[in-house]
Amino acid sequence: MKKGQITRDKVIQLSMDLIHARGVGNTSMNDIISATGVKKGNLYFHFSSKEELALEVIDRARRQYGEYLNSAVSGTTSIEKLESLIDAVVSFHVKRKVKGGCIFGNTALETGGTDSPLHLLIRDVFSRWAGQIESLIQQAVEDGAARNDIPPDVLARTIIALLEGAIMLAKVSGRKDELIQCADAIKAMIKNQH
Amino acid sequence: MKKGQITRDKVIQLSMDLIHARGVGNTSMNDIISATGVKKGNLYFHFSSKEELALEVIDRARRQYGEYLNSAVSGTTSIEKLESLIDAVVSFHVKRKVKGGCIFGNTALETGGTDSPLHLLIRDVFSRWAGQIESLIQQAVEDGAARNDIPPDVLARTIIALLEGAIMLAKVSGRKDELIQCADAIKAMIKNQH
DNA sequence: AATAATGTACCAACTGGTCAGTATAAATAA
DNA sequence: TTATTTATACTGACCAGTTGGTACATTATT
Repeated sequence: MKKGQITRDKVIQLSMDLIHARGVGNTSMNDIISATGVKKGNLYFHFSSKEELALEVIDRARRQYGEYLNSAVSGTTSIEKLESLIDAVVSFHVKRKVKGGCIFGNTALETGGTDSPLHLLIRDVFSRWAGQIESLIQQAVEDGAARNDIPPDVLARTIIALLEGAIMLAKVSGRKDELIQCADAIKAMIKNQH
Repeated sequence: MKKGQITRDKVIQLSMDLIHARGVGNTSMNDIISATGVKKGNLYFHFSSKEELALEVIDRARRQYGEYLNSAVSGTTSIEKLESLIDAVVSFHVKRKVKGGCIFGNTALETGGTDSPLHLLIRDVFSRWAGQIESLIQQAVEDGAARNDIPPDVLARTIIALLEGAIMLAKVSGRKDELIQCADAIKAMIKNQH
């Protein structure tokens, strides 16, 4: 790996931690310079603007998070896969002691109603995620394991909304069990109880 | 009402709109000066710091939101009250075209894991809200109308998490029906289906 | 030698906040 | 009824520090 690539890499990875913990707006370029040791001129050699850096950070976070979730999904039945996916999300945030919350949810609220590239990227993250969960639910409904009184796409977004909201509540209170309990609740609620 | 009180009032109310739409961190004192016409010196005559102003804004938002919800709750049975409460939250955000999201949720993520007065206030908002919903659920469980396989306090937080998450998703996509659908889903899920 | 990478110094615009001074209006004294 | 004090309300210039970003010289790598 070339020297420049190593620098780029380091900047993106360390910036991810900062942005995850404090948000894009509250992370200054000087913060990133302090954290990485990469000087300002060099930073702007590798990234043309703060926005471009943020974009690359979120993009890498998406890739890493996606790979993590894919590797964490286990089980044979669709409902097992669904539950292991939920568990993977929970344990990801529990491991981080619930600090920082969800980097995508944070950025979503930060970029708000704007039509910035960053917001479009975030929108894409959530819509892809919803699609993946929806197809899992569809299978679970066919298996008779998931409730069928709610359309799969709505149920998928409901699960995501619940997880994002629970991550937020746990961050606010500092209590990881609030996330765990909410996750258990949604697992119980999506099941078909004949 | 005295002249100074009118100014104070105007500043708080207009700042609430700005903070709701863009967050505390992305709203500068100069933004508030532009929006209100109140000059900088005068602004700092009425509010000792930006934090104090933000604190008063969130406090008023809490009061106004609380009064709105209280007046919106209707119905005789506890489950009817619970559903009308959820509907009130939904219609509040639908009326605002889902822009801005929830001012409390936004500020919650912004103030993050800090122990700033603002964060403590936000924590209080959510814990009060959870308490109110919990007692409604408790009654609904006694009436046999709500599911009893999930503890009332957990179910209460689950509802709040779902609503906050759904508000966020709707804000991200710009589609109010995503909020409406998620709200309908949670209404169906909390019911006892014998 | 040429290109890729890095370091240093700098900039204008903006941040939250302060300050000395000025109106305005209400209470008090003549 | 005036004149005088006093508290409230307001103004605009200014502060130090930070923001994202640029210009340009220097050093490694190929």
